[in-house]
Amino acid sequence: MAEKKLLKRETYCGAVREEAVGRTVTVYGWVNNMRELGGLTFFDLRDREGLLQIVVNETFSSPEILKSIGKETVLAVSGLIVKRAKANSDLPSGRIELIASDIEILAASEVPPFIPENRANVSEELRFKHRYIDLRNLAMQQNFKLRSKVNLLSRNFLDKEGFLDIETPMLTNATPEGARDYLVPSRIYKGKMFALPQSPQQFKQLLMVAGFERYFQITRCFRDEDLRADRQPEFTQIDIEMSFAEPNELFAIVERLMREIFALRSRDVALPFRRLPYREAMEKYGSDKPDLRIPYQIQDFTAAARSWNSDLLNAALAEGAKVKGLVIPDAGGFSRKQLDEINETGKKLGGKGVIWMKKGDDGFKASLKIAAETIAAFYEKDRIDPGALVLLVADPEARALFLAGKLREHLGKKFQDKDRLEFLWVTDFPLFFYNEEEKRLDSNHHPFTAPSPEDIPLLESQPLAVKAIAYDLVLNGVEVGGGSKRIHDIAMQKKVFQMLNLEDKEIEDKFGFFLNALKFGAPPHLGIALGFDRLLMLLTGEDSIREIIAFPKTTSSLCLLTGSPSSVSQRQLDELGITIKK
RNA sequence: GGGGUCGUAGUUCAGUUGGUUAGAACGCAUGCCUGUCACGCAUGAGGUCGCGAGUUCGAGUCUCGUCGGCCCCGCCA
Repeated sequence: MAEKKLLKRETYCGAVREEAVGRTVTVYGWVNNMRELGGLTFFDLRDREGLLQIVVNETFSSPEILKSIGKETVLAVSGLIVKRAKANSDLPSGRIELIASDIEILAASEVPPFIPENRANVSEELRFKHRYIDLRNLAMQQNFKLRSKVNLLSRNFLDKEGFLDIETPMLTNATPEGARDYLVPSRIYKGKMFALPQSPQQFKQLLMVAGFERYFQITRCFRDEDLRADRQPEFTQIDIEMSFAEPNELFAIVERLMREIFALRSRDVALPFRRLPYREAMEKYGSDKPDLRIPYQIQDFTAAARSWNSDLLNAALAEGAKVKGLVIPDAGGFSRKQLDEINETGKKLGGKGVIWMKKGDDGFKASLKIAAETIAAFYEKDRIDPGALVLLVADPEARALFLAGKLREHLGKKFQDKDRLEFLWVTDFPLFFYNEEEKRLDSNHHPFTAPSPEDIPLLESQPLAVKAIAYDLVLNGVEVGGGSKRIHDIAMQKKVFQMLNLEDKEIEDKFGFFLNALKFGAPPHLGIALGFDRLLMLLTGEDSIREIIAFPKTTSSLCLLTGSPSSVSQRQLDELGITIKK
């Protein structure tokens, strides 16, 4: 093919404004939409900065070229910028247009399966298969421009705060605790495996032992677990660790970082963030990541329920159930169908059922046999607005709080204003929880988390009562970060490993190097990991993390674009000494 | 691992109780059209009803299985 001399690009389509009127410019871009009116043709040329209307009229020398131009054709166009007779207010460049004098086709395009403009009306499946087209959408381009800016801003911010960006290995060891690992077989040592990091946890602690004092990394982490709207098997964290500091200092740094990040979208972030101990979060919201935009909390109606004379409730109470409730403003008018649906939701989550109370046209009533006067008296005494709906669950405390919390979120969706930012530190997590399946203690955060000093005496006697110096950062009901003060004392670290029922040999094998490091002057240190993708999701107002990841996986961990994961050749398997079980 | 929901033209969808030739809109092709910006008008092409089995005289429709998208529970230190 004969190489034609390229027209030289001078500006972005989306950047041309009225100042350019009278000048001849050259732009490159994709054909967004064509409108042919016989002897006169309009099309919008699109590049990453936006659209510019191109006019091809009778002055254009070779109109036959239009025959080969369609949606998504890549063009170089040069011509005179003129003011439009009638402006298009929908377009930032709508007051001007380009009268084409020269058009060069840089790349043809088959008829695309969808057009970028239309992403909202196309299935996610199709968008994934042709992600390169989907990403041409200007809103997507905005998302990734913002992602780039947040990345850079975070680096600059942390640099100014004295943090050093240090890379850590991607090929490391599998860990006995935590999520499933992605394994990478070693060719040289057949049968042995690397694992991709679930987080750089141990390395960043070693960097503290190494004396760097302040470390950060914006890095990929891998966890082989099932997906959600806000979870991908590989995701990016802003990983931070610092020595000789207390949580308050770290909180202040993270809070200022958040303020700067959200300022990129002109959103004010009020400092400092609220703090809520874990126990209180569970009691009031039934969640360790409550969405504070929802204007009601969980209330305890156990005492009140004793006087309601309900056989069903009395039986539950006799077995030690707690009655937890939600008072939902202005929901008294919910239909029977809606209430049934709420009940179904509760049952699907493992509850016995959801009891409701409300004031109908013919007085107070409930889904249980409770006298109208009794309900009226309850509304009166607890100063519940008669227009409010009361929902109740009667279950063992932990389950009741869980159910009430889920119902609170379920019914609170309409309050989830994306323009409101409710940041929250959840603190004082328990150090351990009891793993029913394994019949042993598990770390709540991870095994390197330091216990609260005042609870250390309880380690042996009441391990489940021991609080950790651990904290989560929550924004609008999404966990956007989590961290802790770390154990830097070898005796304590050994103790915690033992309490987790790890065998001495396993401790030595998996964590020997780490315990060794603690022998040689490990400074007190703490850190946090911020979910970069989730932050971007909230910052852009998207409902899924997939909208801010260029090449995401589906909910079943497939990449529809590349078809990964995929089979490998027998030769590759042989080299690794791997046999696939059928 | 479990629950829910969806899968029909390139795309988004409709398709009655199982019944003759599976429709619409957009897109696409061709023609007309000099101020459109969701251009308009006319004509036309375009279907493995996700895949496989079963029930039936007959399946887009019913049953079972399977694959895939999305949401949720478990899981995610």
